[in-house]
Amino acid sequence: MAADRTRTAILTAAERLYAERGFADVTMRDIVAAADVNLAAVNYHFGSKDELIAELFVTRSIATNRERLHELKALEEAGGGRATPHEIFGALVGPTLRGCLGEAKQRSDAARFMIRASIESVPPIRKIKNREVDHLKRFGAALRRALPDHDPADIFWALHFALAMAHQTIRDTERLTRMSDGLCNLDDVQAIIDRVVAVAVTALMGKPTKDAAKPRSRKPLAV
Amino acid sequence: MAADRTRTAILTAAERLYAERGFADVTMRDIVAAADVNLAAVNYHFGSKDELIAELFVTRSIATNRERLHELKALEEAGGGRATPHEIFGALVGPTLRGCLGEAKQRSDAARFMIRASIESVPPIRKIKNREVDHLKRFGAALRRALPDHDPADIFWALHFALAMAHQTIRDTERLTRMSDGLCNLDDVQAIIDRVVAVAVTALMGKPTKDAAKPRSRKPLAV
DNA sequence: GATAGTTTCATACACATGTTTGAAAAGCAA
DNA sequence: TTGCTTTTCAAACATGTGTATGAAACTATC
Repeated sequence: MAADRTRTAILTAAERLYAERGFADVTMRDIVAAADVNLAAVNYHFGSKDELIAELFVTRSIATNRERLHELKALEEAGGGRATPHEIFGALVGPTLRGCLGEAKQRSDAARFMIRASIESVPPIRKIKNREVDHLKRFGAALRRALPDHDPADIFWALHFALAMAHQTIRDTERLTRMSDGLCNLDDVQAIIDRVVAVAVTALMGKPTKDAAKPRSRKPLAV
Repeated sequence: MAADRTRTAILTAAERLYAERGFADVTMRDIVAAADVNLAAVNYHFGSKDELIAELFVTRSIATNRERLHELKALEEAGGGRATPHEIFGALVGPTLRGCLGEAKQRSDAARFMIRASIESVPPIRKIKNREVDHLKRFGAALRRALPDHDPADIFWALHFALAMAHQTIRDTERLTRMSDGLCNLDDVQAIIDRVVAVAVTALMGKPTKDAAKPRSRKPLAV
């Protein structure tokens, strides 16, 4: 039926616009114009703007999680039930980084939409987001299997930092480029993934060289 | 004159509200109610809402940068013109982390406002932000003095990652707490600063242990 | 091809937001 | 005080937004 075409057109257009311009700057009139459907169609098919956003988010959230877990699982099976930390972090940040920074044919509105969703904390999404925590716990569990002797807190901090680095790299490519006067190459996505993963792994495995890393004094300056 | 009192009341109230609830959720009516002034006062004293935000941001931006540079300078002088990487990263992320996560008496609306400003990219701020890049370059320069043999690109990546970790820790304390079932302690700010700094330094100095960090295969899975 | 259910459409509604207005009040110099 | 400027105030205005309405067009089943 033609109704599905309208529904799909709305979803596609909304996802693209939200990915490009963020939630705050996109109105329903923008969406229906891009989808070439009538204004009332959104409320007819989704009930409200918030429900449209929620549906987009839920769908993509499930897909992203599945993608990451699928990659993790495959790696664990290939490794006899255990993946290396490097692989685990790679499965966590790889899909999103590729989806946001990869070459045009890899890049997806879906990945960029999810980044927007995690940046701009809009009400309908905030309520759903709790699910993500359970998902991350799976990666925490994988790492604990890989590193049974490590302090669990360190593992979670490393996970947290890995996501932070990936996330920020996506959000603010421009600042990094300008800060480094173009020295930091953002075109080679796999290199970025490797770098993020390497830091996360190092944070967990390695210790800083004693002389260079030890501060002369730990007391913060008065300010 | 009493006009200054009104102006100040608006600035104070606006900063606090924006820090607490973000730009999107705070209206001019919220601000004037909190400041206990008339609605028209904002336009009278600042011209427009955007100009109010811009003034807040410019003021705080200068103050934050001065604070960080002051700390960096003091450390460089104490070290005979050169600070250690640990100290440099500490000067970069310390003030903000303390201002956002420290105990109540340390915590400042200013720091939290600045975090909001860097999260929610609202038009009046976007235009001003370029300045921050120059500021970060100073830290890049300090690190290059401290590590003259390092690849500059690595230095900028480390700076980028340090900010990312600090930033994300402030933004999303809740997820980390829940993900780790409370294992990650967010009350000890100095410990957090040390951890972020340690990872940044390690990323720059140390190399991961060969066996644990090397992936079995670098090729990403098909998805 | 008639009919009932579904979908589309133009339009209007209700509401919140930033801004403006013009008069009243306050402050201040002579 | 007088006269002028600065500041405050209540109210209105203009606009953009999500949503609702009721009629028209369409689709499918008999």
